[in-house]
Amino acid sequence: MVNADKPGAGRSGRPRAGEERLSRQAILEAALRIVDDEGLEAMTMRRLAAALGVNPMSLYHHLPNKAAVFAGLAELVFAGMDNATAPDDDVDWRTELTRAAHAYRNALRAHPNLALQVLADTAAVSEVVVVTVEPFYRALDRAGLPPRQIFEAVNTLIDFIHGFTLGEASVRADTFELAPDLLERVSKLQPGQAPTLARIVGALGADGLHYEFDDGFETGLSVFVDGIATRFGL
Amino acid sequence: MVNADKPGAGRSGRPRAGEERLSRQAILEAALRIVDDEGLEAMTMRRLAAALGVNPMSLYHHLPNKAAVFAGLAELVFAGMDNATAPDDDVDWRTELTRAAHAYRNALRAHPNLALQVLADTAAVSEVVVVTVEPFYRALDRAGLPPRQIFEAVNTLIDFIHGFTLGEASVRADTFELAPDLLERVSKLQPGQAPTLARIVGALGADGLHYEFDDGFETGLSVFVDGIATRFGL
DNA sequence: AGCGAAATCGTACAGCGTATGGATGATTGG
DNA sequence: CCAATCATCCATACGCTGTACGATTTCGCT
Repeated sequence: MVNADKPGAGRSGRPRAGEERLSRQAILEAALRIVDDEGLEAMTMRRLAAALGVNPMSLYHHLPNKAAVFAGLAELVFAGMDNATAPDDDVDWRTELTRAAHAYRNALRAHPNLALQVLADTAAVSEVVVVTVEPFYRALDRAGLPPRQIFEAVNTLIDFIHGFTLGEASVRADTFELAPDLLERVSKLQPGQAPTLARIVGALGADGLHYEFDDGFETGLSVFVDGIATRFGL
Repeated sequence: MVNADKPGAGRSGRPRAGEERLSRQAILEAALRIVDDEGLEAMTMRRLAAALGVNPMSLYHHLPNKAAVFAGLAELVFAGMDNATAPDDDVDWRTELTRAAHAYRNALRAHPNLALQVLADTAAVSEVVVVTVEPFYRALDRAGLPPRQIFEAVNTLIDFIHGFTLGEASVRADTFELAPDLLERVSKLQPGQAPTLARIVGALGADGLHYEFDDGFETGLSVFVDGIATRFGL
């Protein structure tokens, strides 16, 4: 089998200089596109290779296995975080902490199909993540908290953000009607089973049953910020 | 091929009365055992069938597909929650809320290999989960919070527990040495990249770098409770 | 006795991740 | 300038997965 020399065509062997079709970066970008457009399950090595016009096995020269692809995507997600806001010594720590929390959440939301995977991997992920928490540390340091308490407070806040994002990602909408979901389930219970819940949900039914994730995040965030202030005497 | 009539043997066709080897319940219990003993990835339909001494396809008469198996397992996890503590009108809301939070966390921790899967599914899960949150509602109702705020507070707390459990489950240990993990990563950064973080982690290094998940949970929970109290004037 | 439904099994298919090895051009050392 | 090595890509193939389809056996009912 010899040369059929269309310049970029599917020839075997090492490509000519300047014709490389693959690179870690290019692969990860294609993978991200697939995940965003078609979901996590669509991201197979074969599908990814096809998107790049390449044989599946070629991918393994740039990434050791599929898990590494997802790890790379997790990095992309955190790298896409908006840390552009110049550290500003004039704003108070609450504002700064709130801003950091929003930036973190937004990074995770930018690729909803990926959020779950990223969260599952987070503990195992690279240096990018570490940099990511700097603003949280900065805000609480400027508030005057001692190191150990900063550490604990940041962990707590980030755990909340993770959990919130998890719920948000598995519902997949900005908004969420409680009526069909929660209310219907509650009404299916035997009467004595969850009386408080039933009563509270009933009372909620009187107002709106509408739930907005943005509002929920704001509320949760405020609770934790207030908690940090109270508990650590700020 | 005709009868080789060992009573429970691998004969084809419908089993004789009282010889049924399968049931939704039995399948789920076997699946849970596999997940606990060998991990999530080991739980394949073939492996599950083998554990029950049955042909893989037989499972599909009791459960529509593999996802349904995991959904069933999620129910088992929540059903295993310790709600035995009789509602006690004498303890204050903080105590009751704390107890509920621990019970919830413990249910998730009882099957660590499953935690991640359960968290991912939570939104889609059945009535069992709804009952599960009753103690949270009860505690905050007794604290005198209005419905809407109870709703938001419970969501926030549960999000925190989910996020915390997620981190805990992906580390897989009661304890967690920050030195090799966090410290090493921080030390790999370019000097200017995360100065506060570097300084705080350095200061932490002076004391112990030990992190205990139980303590972390306690702290986070306290922060939340203080936040509720402050924010809603309890 | 006969019949439909229920429970099980056997076979088979498409798709997955990836191990292995071969082709080809780039790069480098003599 | 040539030989050797290396980087990059491709073809084939293996063992595994979830599950569709259809046959087989027995139950429960009429």
